[in-house]
Amino acid sequence: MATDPVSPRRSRRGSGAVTLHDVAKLAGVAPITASRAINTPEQVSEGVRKRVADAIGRTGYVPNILAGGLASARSRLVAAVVPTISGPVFLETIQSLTGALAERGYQLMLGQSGYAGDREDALLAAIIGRRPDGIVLTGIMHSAEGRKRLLGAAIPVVETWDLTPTPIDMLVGFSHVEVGRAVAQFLHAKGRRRLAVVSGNDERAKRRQDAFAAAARALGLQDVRIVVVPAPTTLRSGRDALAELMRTAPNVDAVFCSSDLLALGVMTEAQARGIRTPQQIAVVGFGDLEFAESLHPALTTVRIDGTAIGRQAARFIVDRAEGREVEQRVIDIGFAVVERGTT
Amino acid sequence: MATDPVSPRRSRRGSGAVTLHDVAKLAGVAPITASRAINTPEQVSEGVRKRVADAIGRTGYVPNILAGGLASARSRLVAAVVPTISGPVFLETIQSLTGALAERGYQLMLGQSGYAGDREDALLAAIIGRRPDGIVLTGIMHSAEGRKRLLGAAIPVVETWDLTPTPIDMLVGFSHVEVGRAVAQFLHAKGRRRLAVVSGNDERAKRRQDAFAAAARALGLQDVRIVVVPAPTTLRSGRDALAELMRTAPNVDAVFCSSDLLALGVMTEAQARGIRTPQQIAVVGFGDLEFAESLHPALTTVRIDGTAIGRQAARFIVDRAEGREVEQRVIDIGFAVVERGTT
DNA sequence: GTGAAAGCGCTAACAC
DNA sequence: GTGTTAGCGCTTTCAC
Repeated sequence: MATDPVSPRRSRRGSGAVTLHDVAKLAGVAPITASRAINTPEQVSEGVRKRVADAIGRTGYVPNILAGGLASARSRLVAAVVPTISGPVFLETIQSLTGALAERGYQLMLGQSGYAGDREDALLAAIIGRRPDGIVLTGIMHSAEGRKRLLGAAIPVVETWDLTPTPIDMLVGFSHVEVGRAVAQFLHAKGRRRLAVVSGNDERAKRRQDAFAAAARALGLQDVRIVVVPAPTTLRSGRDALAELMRTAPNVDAVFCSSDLLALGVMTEAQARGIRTPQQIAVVGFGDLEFAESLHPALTTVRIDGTAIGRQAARFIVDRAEGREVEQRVIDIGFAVVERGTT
Repeated sequence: MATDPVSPRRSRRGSGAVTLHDVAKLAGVAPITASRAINTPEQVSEGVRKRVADAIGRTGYVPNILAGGLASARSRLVAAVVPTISGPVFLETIQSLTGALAERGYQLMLGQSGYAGDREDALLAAIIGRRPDGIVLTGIMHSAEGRKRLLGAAIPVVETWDLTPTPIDMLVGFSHVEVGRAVAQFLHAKGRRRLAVVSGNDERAKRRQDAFAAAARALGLQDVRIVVVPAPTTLRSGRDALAELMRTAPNVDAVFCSSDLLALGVMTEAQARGIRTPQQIAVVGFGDLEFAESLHPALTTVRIDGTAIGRQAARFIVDRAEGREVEQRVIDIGFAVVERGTT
C-alpha cells in the first residue's frame, strides 16, 4: 500500500478539516456558490440552498473565519482593552459589549494593559496584528506612541468611560469633572461640611477628586482631605484609608470614594470602629455595582450605565465595519447620583 | 495620468497596509527571508536581521497574524468560555490566563455562554470557526452535542473548576464533593449542629451542597436546610436567603454559602437584624475573593487558587500548540478551608 | 443564478 | 543562509 509514486508531491497538506470545497463538491456546485448559499442565501436558488445545507449537516462543516477574514479584509473580531479584568468597574461594559457583538456575529478579544501601561505597546501590536474590525479602549490612558499606531492602523476605535476633548475616533463616556462637582454639591446640600476623598491612583479618579475638591472650595468649605490608594482599589484599601483619615482628620463628616468597593471598605472600617453611618460619617461610592443598593445601610453612589456604554460601543463598531457612516461620534452617556442610606 | 491601459486589471486591491512583501523589497531580500528574520532570527545572518529590522522601523509594518495563522494552521488565539463575566468567581482565572497567554504571544478570545446554556451551540460554532489553538472551558456544563463538536474539531480543550470523571481532553480543577464534605466536617468540628446551605442554582454548587448535606447526615446532624437562589449569585440573594431561613428555621447556627458574595449578603442581613456573627450564626463562603479577608468579621471561606488554574490552563494549551506532549492531563488543584472570624 | 480565475498575506516544503 | 514555489480556505471580480 505504498503511496502512488506517480502523483506529484502534495506540497502542503491541509488541516484535515472539512472545507467549503468539500461541501461544494458534495452539493454538486462550485465553491463560490456554496459560499453564497451560506452568506447571502437570497442570491441562490431554493434548490442550491437546500443541497448546501444538507451537505453542511452531513459533513459538520464549520467555516474558517480566519480564511474568510483574510479574503474579505473583515475579521469580525473586536478587541477590548482594559487595565485589568479584576477591577469590577468595567465588567458590566465588557459583558454587554460581548453580548451585543455576539448577536451580530462578532467576537471579542480581550487584552489587559495593566494600570502601569508598560505592556501597552506590545499589547497594541498584538491587537493590530489581528486586524480587528474595531478596538474598544476602556479606562485606559494611551501613550502618544499608541495613539499614532492606532491612527495609522486605520481601525475604528471607541474610547469609553471618559470624555476627552480630542478623541482618537469615537467615544462613549461621561465627564469625570462633572461627577466630582455633582458629588461635592450633593454632600454640601446634605449639610456635610468636612469632606474627604479616598481615591484610586488612576487618572480618571484623580480628575473626579480634583473637581470635587475645587467644587468644595467654591462652596466655601474647608480644604478637602485626600487619601490616595493604589489602583486597582480594594475593600482593604478602603479600610486602611478610613483608618488613616481617623488618625489625621477625625472630624470629617463625609467621604467620597472612587469605587464602590472602596466605599464598602470605608463602611466596614467605620462599623468596626463603632462609627455610625450616615449619622457620623456619610459615604458615597462610585460605579453602583450590584451590591451597592443591598448593603446595610444602602450605599449612596454614582451610577454609570456600563451596559449602555458597551452596547453603544458595539453599535459604533459594527456600523463602521459594515460601511455605515457614524454621524454622531461622541456620546455623553451621563451619570446619576443615586441617593441611598449612607448619606 | 490615466492608469496604464495595457496593464492587466488588478483584480483585487489589498487593504493598503504595509505587507511583508514591502518590507522584504525594502530590505532587498525575499519575503520568506524577511519572515525568518522576524520569526526565527537565529536562522538568518546578522546583516539581513539588521536590514529587515530597519525596514520594519521605517514602514511601521505590523505582521498580519490572520494570514500567518491561515498559512501555518496556528492562530495563536485561545478561546475562553465563561457563563458570565460578571460572576466574580472566574475573574482571577481569566486574568491569569490572559496574562500567561500574552507572555507567550497568544491572545484570549472571550465568550459568554450564559448560565442557561442555550447560546452555547452558537458560541461554540463561532469559536471553532476561528480555529483557536485551544479552548478553555470555565465553569460550564456543555451539552453532549457540544462535546461532540469539540472532539470533532480536534482543538485542545481544557476544562476547569471541576473534576469530571470523563474529561473531554485536559482538566484543571478540584472536587466539589470534597469541598462540601470538608466544610460540613469543619463546621461540625466547630461545634455547629444546625446547618444550612445557601446555594446558587448551578450544577457545581449543587454538588457541593449535596455532599455537604450527605456529610452532615453522616455526622449524625439533623437535616440540612437548603435555600437555592438563582445564578449568578448576588449580595441581594444572600440577604433574601437568610431572611427566608429566619422564617423557616430560625435556629440554624451555621450557613455554607456557594459564593463569597452570597456570604456577604448573609452577613449583611444578619447585621441588619441584629444577629451576631459568629456568636449566633457562623458563615462560610466560597471563592476567597479579595474582600473576604477584609470584612468585619473576616469571612471564613473556601480558597480556590484561580490564578494557578489560569496559569496551568495556559501552559497546557501552549504546550500542545507547540507540539509538546502533555503527560499529565488531569490536575487536581485542590482547595483550602480558610478559617477566619465568621466561624 | 452560477461559475472561473485570481488573490488576501503569510509560511511549509523543498531546493541550492 | 537564502530563495522558489505552492498553497492555507476563503471571497472578490468579472463573465456568462
